[in-house]
Amino acid sequence: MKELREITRRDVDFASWYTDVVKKADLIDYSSVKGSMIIRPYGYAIWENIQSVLDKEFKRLGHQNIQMPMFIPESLLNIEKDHVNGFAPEVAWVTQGGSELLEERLCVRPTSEVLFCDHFKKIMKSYRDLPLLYNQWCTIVRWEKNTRPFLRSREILWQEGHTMHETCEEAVEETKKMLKVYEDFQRNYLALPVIVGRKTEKEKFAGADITYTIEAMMYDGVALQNGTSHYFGQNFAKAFGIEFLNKENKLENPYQTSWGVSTRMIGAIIMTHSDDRGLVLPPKIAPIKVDLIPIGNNEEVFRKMKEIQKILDKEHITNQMNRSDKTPGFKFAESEVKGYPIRLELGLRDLEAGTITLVRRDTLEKISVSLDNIVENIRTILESIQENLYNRALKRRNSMLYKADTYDEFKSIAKSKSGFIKINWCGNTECEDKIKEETGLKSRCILEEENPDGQCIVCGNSGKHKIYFGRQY
RNA sequence: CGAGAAGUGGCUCAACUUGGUAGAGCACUUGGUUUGGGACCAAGGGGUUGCAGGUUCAAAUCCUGUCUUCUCGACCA
Repeated sequence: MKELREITRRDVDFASWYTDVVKKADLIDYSSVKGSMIIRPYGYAIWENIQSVLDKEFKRLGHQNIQMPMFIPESLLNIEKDHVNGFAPEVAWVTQGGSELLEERLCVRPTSEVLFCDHFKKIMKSYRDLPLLYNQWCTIVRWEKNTRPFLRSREILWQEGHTMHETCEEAVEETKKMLKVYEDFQRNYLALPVIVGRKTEKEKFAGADITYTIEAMMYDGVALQNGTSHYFGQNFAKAFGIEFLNKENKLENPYQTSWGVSTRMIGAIIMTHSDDRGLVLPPKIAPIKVDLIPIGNNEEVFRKMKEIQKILDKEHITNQMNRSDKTPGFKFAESEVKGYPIRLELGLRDLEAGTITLVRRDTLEKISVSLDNIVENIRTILESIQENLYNRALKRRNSMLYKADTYDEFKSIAKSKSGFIKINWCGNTECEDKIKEETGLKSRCILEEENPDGQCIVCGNSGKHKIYFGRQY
């Protein structure tokens, strides 16, 4: 039935459109616990693709995977003051195990800095042990009030890197290096035109000296923080008493970093590329790149389709064949909802002409291509889709980047448009707070590559930074 | 956590106002006919109405609480 597949139009109600796409593409199912979703096989396959690319890159850069416990004793969480203050409001607690009431309650990790610190303290002796480069794939729990599939859940599936270094310079370099890994990945694989910068004092991670962020802009102009990389200096190391013997045989605190991305990126992909017909996936992370649809109940057609499938398999182009007795129209719609980058339709008509009908998901363009150089055609078009998705998103995002020279101008843009607004800012939290209070916009990121060219638009004092403000998910 | 909306087979909804223990379409199963944009015929299977309590001879329906989802705000990756 038509209505079953129907998706709320994106321009009518963006929020409903998003949940419709997520559900109809069969990426998730809700569970019986608020904010705790079931990631269905198709959704998980996207995550696995993301994971495998990043995991290889982490390892190439010398990181090792590790698995830390899920529980943190309260006393351990309390050691670094800023950290615990930042996370306390959203921590989930365990007070009882079986029939045993716990003497000390345990929190379910909201992030694992303190667990790593506790461990680092035990294993670190000398400068020869450094750097320690670890990464963990796991879930964490943060008790959010408002939840939405992928964008904000209480149980978060993610990756967190934790490293310790001999020098400040080396740790800062690591922080920036991993940020770059995220940036490149999001641009090149997820086709997201992201903005990279530094968080303000107010917005940085609890316990960090510097937080770098990847900010993506969704179709509706709202920001999604899509990855962070933190430099901790010696904050945790000092609080936890982590020391190593340096080359001069003196005890010293190491310098620390952490960095993470989550399944939120899947939400970003949807909110950036998908349309009224359903999911649109960048080919590079699409679990199935080619959907094969034989038309008509014809042995000759099936035979040819199987031949094509064999060729694709041999070339490692992931594909599936839909041989059910659904009508072709149904299969086309299904293929579009699922966001398979390319679908191939083969019927008697094509067979006689020695061609195959190729439809690309991003433009829904139908092309008749020769059966002879099918692999080459597919490869070219997959690349073209990947590129088109990025360019399309870039163009749209750029059309929603604004610049305000005065606070009045800022307020007027904030009221009438959605997107990011760039301003000169003095660096004081008071001005940031004022903007937040009066317009609802929060600082996105300080642009380190750009210099201010005027006074702070709020207080009129000399501008210290160029910074973006925007609404966020 | 504050304001609003909604929860009835897998999905979309009806029955609720005026209590009398559930009905349709789609989906699913089997058989057949079909197949170039969301097929058709026939025969089937599946729910005690989110959950808990209350009122009543009787509750999907009335009352209370609670949970979940969605929207908007405050909080946050």
